[in-house]
Amino acid sequence: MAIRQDIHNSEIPALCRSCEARHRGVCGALTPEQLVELSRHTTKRKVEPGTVLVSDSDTIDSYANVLAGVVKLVKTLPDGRQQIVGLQFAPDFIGRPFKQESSITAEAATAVRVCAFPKTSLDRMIDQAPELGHRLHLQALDELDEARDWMLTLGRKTAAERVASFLHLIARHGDPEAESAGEISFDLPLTRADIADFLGLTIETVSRQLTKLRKDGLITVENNRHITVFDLDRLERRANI
Amino acid sequence: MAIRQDIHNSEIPALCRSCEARHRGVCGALTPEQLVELSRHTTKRKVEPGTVLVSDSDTIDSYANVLAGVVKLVKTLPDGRQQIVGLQFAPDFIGRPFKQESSITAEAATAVRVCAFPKTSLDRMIDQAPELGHRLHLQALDELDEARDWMLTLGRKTAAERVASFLHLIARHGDPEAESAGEISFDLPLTRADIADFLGLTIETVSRQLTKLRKDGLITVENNRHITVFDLDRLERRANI
DNA sequence: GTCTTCGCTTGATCCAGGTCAAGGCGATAC
DNA sequence: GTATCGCCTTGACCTGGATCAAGCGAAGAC
Repeated sequence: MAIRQDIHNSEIPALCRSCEARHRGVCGALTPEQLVELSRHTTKRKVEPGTVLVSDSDTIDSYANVLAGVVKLVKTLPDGRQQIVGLQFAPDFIGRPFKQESSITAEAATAVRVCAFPKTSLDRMIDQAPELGHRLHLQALDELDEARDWMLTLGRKTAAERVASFLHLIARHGDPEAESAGEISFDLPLTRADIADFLGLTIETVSRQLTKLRKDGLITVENNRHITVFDLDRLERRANI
Repeated sequence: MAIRQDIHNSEIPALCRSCEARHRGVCGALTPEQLVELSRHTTKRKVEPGTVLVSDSDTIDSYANVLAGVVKLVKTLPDGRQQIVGLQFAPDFIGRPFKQESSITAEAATAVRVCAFPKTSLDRMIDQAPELGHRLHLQALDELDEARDWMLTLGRKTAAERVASFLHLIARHGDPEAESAGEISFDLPLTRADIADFLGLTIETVSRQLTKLRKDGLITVENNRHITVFDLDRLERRANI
């Protein structure tokens, strides 16, 4: 009991409180007792960009929560062509409940902190805590909406619209460093190659479209990573949102 | 009680048994009592192709199950460009739980029979029947997988691969009329314009690719609608599945 | 019968974005 | 210092699929 109390008051709840603060975390749906139970099997990891968290060839035996950084969900054709089918920001949940395998690879796009736990523990808890299942259901529905939004982008938008849509997405989901009166700054969490794979374009086209936005005075780019958008409304109009 | 029994034994259960038979139906997750309760508010409709079942501009106040036919989920840009982001076959569930509005229009692609019921009734039942919530969760996850598969198609496949992927999809999900030793026949549930909107192409390109498959001896087309695929494996190879 | 409409195909031409190639620039290695 | 590497940009050229245009055939309308 002393030990449980110890765990409860020290490491895990702090970690999980950060999930709870936002909408998509798993931990917020659990009772303190369940948190302690889960904490026994929880590992908090910090990984480098490029680290594969879940491979499409493996069977899935663990779930994770993103605590910081960005994770990309990638699908690959036999000949190597790739498509990023989703970006997971903190505190998103990573995993495919109710299935042993997934055809998706989850890979750290930036430096990432994750909180991982075995599939079996959480699957057991879903039965015990309806609120938890409900939260996962809500995230699945949110992700479905996002995926379908992006299908419209991939199927029908021009390169210029896609790049503007991407910047708009990051401006909304990433951590803004500065924001005032429609002006907003942020760091791109993806390389040009990743952006291309997300937008169904080539790196050259992405680069050219960013240059165009720069020359048209909508954005500035520093060190290839740091973006300032001067007028979000104008960007939205370019994105055709 | 006599009336309830009456309803229970006549119209509704027969209707719902057809849902129950497959995996995605809502009704199979309900107790007989709940079925009767739901049946009070249920309307079974038969609609023409082109009928809008859910409009993206309205607030959603009803759910539906597809009993027969195909429903297309469409997203539209302000300038009229369209993308079909999903196809619903019997006994799929149509609706967006836990949200008042959706940015998607659901429209009958073929003649369709649906079983519609008010959102409020079902939302109440989700709380009472965990099995029902679970089923809806499973369908959401399935649809998410499908949407992400299609994102790969839209972002990275060529026109030839897209058309082959589409035929492969219909061969799997549609009702096959004949099937033996890799040969399979079916009716296309979509017009060329719909196929184009599903694949992110133009009708001309779809037409040309179908002609190419025909000339290459992989398929025959009768009356623009009826397709016979001679060798599903060869089609899969063209689709790069 | 003719006329119109709708869904589809086919051909000719165009262009957005892909491909190929060269070079810039900052970071790390030696 | 210089060399190498990774990431990005820019230019020149090419091509897959879009666009424009014509026509076909089946299904009503009259």
